[in-house]
Amino acid sequence: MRKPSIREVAKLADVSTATVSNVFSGKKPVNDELKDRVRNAAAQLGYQVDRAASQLRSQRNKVVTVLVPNITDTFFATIVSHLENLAFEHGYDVIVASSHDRDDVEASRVKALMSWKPAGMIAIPCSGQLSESLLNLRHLCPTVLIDRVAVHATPFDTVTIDNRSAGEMACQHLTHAGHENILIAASNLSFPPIRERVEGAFLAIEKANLAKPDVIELGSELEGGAIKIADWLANHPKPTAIFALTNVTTLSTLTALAECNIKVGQDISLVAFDDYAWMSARSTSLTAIRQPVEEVAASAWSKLLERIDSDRKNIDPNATVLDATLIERHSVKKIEK
Amino acid sequence: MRKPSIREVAKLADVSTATVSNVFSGKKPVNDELKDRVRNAAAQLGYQVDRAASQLRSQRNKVVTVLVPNITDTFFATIVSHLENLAFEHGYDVIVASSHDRDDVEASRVKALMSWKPAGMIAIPCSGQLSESLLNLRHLCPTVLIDRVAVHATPFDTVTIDNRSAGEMACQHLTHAGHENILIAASNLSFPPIRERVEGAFLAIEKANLAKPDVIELGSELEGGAIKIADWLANHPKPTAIFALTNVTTLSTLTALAECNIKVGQDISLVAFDDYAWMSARSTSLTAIRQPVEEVAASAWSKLLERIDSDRKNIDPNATVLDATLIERHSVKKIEK
DNA sequence: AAAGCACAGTTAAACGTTTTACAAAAAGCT
DNA sequence: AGCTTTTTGTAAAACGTTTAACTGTGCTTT
Repeated sequence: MRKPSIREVAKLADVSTATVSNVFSGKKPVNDELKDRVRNAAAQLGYQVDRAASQLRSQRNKVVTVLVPNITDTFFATIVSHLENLAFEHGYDVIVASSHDRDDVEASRVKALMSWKPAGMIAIPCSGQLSESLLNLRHLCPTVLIDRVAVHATPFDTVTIDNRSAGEMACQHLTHAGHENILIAASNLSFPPIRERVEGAFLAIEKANLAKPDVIELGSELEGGAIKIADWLANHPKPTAIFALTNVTTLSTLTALAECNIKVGQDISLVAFDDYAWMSARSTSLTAIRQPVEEVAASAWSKLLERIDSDRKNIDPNATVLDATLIERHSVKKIEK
Repeated sequence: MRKPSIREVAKLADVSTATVSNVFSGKKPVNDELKDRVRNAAAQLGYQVDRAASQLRSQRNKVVTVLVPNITDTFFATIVSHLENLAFEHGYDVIVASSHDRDDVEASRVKALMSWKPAGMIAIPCSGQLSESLLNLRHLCPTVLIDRVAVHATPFDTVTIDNRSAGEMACQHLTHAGHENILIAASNLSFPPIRERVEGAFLAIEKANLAKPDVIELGSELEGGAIKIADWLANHPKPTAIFALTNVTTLSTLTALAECNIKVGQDISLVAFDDYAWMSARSTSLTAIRQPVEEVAASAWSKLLERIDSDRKNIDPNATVLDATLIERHSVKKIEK
């Protein structure tokens, strides 16, 4: 049982196919009575515009593609979810792909996404320095980059948070509470946001006239990270506080601390990154840096729409930087001198 | 700068467009030398098959749509991630949408997804009884339902876990540890899996010759659930154990317990549902029921592929039921008589 | 009242593929 | 060699839209 085409709707409503098309696209005005006739006919037949045909003819596609490192990470999933809503409100559909933090997969996914000929693309690069395939996009489709971007080095619009300030704020919170021996748990120093958070942290520590803290790189995998930090803890004097730079490193850290039977908020202080439900559903809830995820998504979306709708495509790339906030809870203990 | 079409490739390789098409689709054999000529020409021009045109003509679409209640829930995100990989391996692309647990959104998303004319669809319904729009799919495209399904009442292929056994296993674990006063924290009893888990729990308790336990319904919202359970705890004698039926109810429960300063694993025992990283990244890690997420995705995918490829579309709907496992950790305390 | 002009609708030509029907050449059989 | 069959390629007709170009019709404007 084939789907009805525009022709059958036209015949039933006794108008031309062009009129039916206009009723649905709104490209040209149509008399109200005719409009009704067309709508009724369409409803009666269960007609839906065929995307493929429409796209083929018009060379336009109300689709935006989104590329994230890993949809399994709640941070990215939340962004995707917001983008999905925004897109839907504006009549766009979204196609998502994950690069799984691998350059080769990223390249292949970018290719697959581009085969949809999307109106635009929002991407979170998997590595700090943009891969060839991402750089190419600059010629192919309006693109906005989020999060893992070195803001000044890219030819794209970007939306990031002020990671340096975030890092500084977190560490300042710790130094003000009297902590002098802080461990920084990073995921991957090759990611620009991570590097910036570290820089911010160093800044705060410098301001407090303390020695440069240790930084350990835990990677993006939870289990591996937990092993690394447990290992580190076993071979170094215990710091009084840890600053975890991502939600995954936070989990790795907590796992390791639990194993070593070190109590958060008592034996050791902790500032986490990202703010998730599980961070507060604990006997000692976690003080954390909250990223304005919704604003990031909203800003990326509006930038992209602007690029898509603007005729002056070659306007200079524009960077938006949003502020993170510190949510104070109970995982940071004041140290009396 | 327009993209090159098949015609230009054909001209450059000095063959017909049909041959170019055959080279890329593999539908008909092509002489090796010609194949090379075509490939080279295509590479030289940067040619890529146009999806829209291809789909329009062939009426086939290597696309599978996935509908989940909420991509933000790691459980669903994980399923999506696995499906994405499987699809990609088989040359399919995936389009994801979230229903946000609302029937009206579900209907609109189903419609949007169907407008892609996908080869198949994998859906996690948002409510226990299938909405009209989902039921309609039975006539429109091969569909596999996951998770929130009453297995015997649907005209679709399904993949679920044995929720009854899971519930029984969890509660048996508690009764065997000597617990006699168990509280069951459900999300929404109208969801079939939740109801089945409760039934299973009752069964275990019956076998242990205990009185029927209390069941409270916390809803799908974390904060509201936390208030409800805190309220309940304030007005009832404290149970010795809680069985939380979803990851969200687990979070609500933990939040309430933290507020009331009741220590998990010490003052009260807890069995959680779903197995997430944050459940083990605690000083007293949570004993939990683990759903075989990857197997669920794999099974759903293979069922769908079978439907898509099979000519006998009207074969009876087929239900797969997988087993959950109990991961024993440290949140359940033995009670000495 | 003629000329000009919006306005609303129609006709028919694209858009870039796949595929059917056909042709020519090669191969297999008596 | 003459016949059928198989193989490999081509020409041209779809697929279901959108849209450029066109046709009336009624309304200003002079």
